[in-house]
Amino acid sequence: MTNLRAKHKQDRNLRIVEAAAELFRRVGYEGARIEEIAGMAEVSVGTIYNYFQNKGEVLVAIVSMEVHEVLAAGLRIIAKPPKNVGKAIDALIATYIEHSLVYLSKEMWRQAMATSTQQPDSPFGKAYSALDRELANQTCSLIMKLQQQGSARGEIDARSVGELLFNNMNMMFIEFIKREDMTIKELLTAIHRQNRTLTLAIAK
Amino acid sequence: MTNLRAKHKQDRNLRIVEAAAELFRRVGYEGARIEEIAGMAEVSVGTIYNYFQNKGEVLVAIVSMEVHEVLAAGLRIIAKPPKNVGKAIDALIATYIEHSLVYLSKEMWRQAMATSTQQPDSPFGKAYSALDRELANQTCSLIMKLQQQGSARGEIDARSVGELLFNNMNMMFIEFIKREDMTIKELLTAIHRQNRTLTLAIAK
DNA sequence: TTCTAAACTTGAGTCAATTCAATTTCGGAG
DNA sequence: CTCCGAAATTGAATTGACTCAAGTTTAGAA
Repeated sequence: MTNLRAKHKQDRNLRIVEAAAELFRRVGYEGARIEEIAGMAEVSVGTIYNYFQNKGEVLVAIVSMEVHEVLAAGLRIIAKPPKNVGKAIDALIATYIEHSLVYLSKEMWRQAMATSTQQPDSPFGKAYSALDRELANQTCSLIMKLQQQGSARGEIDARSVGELLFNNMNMMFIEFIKREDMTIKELLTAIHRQNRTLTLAIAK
Repeated sequence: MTNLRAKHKQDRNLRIVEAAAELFRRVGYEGARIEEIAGMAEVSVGTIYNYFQNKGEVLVAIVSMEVHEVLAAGLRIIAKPPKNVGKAIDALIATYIEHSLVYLSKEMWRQAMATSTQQPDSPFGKAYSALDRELANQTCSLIMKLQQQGSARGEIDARSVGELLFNNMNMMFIEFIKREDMTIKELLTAIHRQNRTLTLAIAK
């Protein structure tokens, strides 16, 4: 039995993340005590701090799993996007946003974003930024794909446009998670309206 | 001597904010102990918590002063914007961003943004959102002004375009404060590039 | 098999934000 | 001028995240 050590490590890591995910969902991020997470994961408090720099990082680890699913869903849209530029962009954005609340509550998103802003250089702060960059890249890829399909003008800079669309969506998503009463539908409608001028300008 | 109570209140509030501002600047947000802020302000720890819900809110109060200055500077640009659409937008954005680091360090911005995301419903969380909205409105106003001046197409939706431009800038600003090595110049160049397709589309 | 050092875990202790019951101060009615 | 209750202040006590010195486990060399 080689690498018993590595196996234990993986086990403990998983147990910590799962315990935290359940507690966060049940009592919220602030309500979850590290000591209780440790108890549920059958690990000591110190061990949690051996795996994660602080409480926020445990949450960002959960976010990271969620975003990976979002990225996978995004890939499927890009593989076969609607011909119409506006519809294609709407489809990608709707996919991102509808997937975003499957595992995470608005409160969890708020905490995760706050942590990644507060500590951009911590391991998970970096991981979070990397995920954001991947999502932005995916948005740029969609624009390029639309250019290849002949539905978007070839002369526009796909990267700039993709970043602009992604940043706007991201900022609107932040507003969305800050407002407990805002619905996904309202969010999507608002973003669609904001994008309209630009999508008309890049459509062929 | 009527309203001695109100006067004391105002005095203490000011002393707390000024003490905090100095300490934050000198030792950073994390390094500033509430007890020391209290000492400098000649107030007890409890009193600080009577005026502010928590440490983060003290910082957001400082940010709020800074943003009010930014808004005033923005007004001056809108009063007499460059004729060229691209130049006008660049000018407004440059004004915002160059003013943003006068009193606040990147670290202070990170903390303030984190707090306002974490606690959107606290008094200062709301104040922060309101300021953001005012800035967005100002950006929309610039677009409308450009339409009136005849430099931007009349048929575009100024509000949508303004929000899109502002949200992109805001998101880029967040990236900027997360990266200690990124310069204002780099930031402005990146935003300019992202805006180009849209500004070309709305220019007459 | 036995031993050693490196890697990992542990939980009592530290530290700093936040709370709250007791105390003080203020406005104005009598 | 005196006194009462509301409003504000106070700082010792509480709370909970985080640390670190001591103890335990594992890989693999002898």
